[in-house]
Amino acid sequence: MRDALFRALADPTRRRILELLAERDHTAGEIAEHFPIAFASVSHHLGVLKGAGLVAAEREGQHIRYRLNTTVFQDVVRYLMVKFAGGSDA
Amino acid sequence: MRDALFRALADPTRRRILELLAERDHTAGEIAEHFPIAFASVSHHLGVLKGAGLVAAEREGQHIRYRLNTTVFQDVVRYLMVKFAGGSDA
DNA sequence: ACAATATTTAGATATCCGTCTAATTATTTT
DNA sequence: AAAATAATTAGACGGATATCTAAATATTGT
Repeated sequence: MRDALFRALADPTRRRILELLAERDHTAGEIAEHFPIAFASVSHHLGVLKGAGLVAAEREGQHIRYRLNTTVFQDVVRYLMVKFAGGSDA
Repeated sequence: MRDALFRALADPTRRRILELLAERDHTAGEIAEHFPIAFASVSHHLGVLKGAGLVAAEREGQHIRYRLNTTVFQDVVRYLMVKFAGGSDA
């Protein structure tokens, strides 16, 4: 569970996707346009991110809209802070 | 740089090593005793963690002592907070 | 119902990565 | 100096993973 999370964060393309989604929601196609790789490859990355719980997808007519799941980020931050920064905050 | 960082965090054995070092400093041998894998494999993991700046090593006679570099964790936390949790704290 | 558009899934391939054993380097002890 | 201990480095191997093209699925428009 935490494993899928950190593995998902390990790829730079996926982190870039997350940064895009942090600005605003995007459809799969919109996201793919930002990268020089094949559409199918981006779709794969989106699947990984979804599997890790970092993003959520919702069909919207012909498109599929992706949005960030900020809750999971808070979990990661909490884990890092508590375990390694020696803090109990956040 | 950030890439090496997240890649280093992606492996569960390495995260466990970091948790050990969060408790207290350890020598390479002490760390290795906690894992069922070969000594050389642990050494490899320590190299990855060091390459990512997450730990620092210092020779101490026959042993090599590893310690956590908490500064880098703060950087990770800050990145995650600022980019994805929408906060400017920490 | 058919064609067009959006996205995912399947299958293949090349590279990366974690692990192993064996060999090497560094330090201490006798 | 040689033997013992601690740790890393080298090289090999298998499994995971990022990418591709092609095919499949879902929705909309004509």
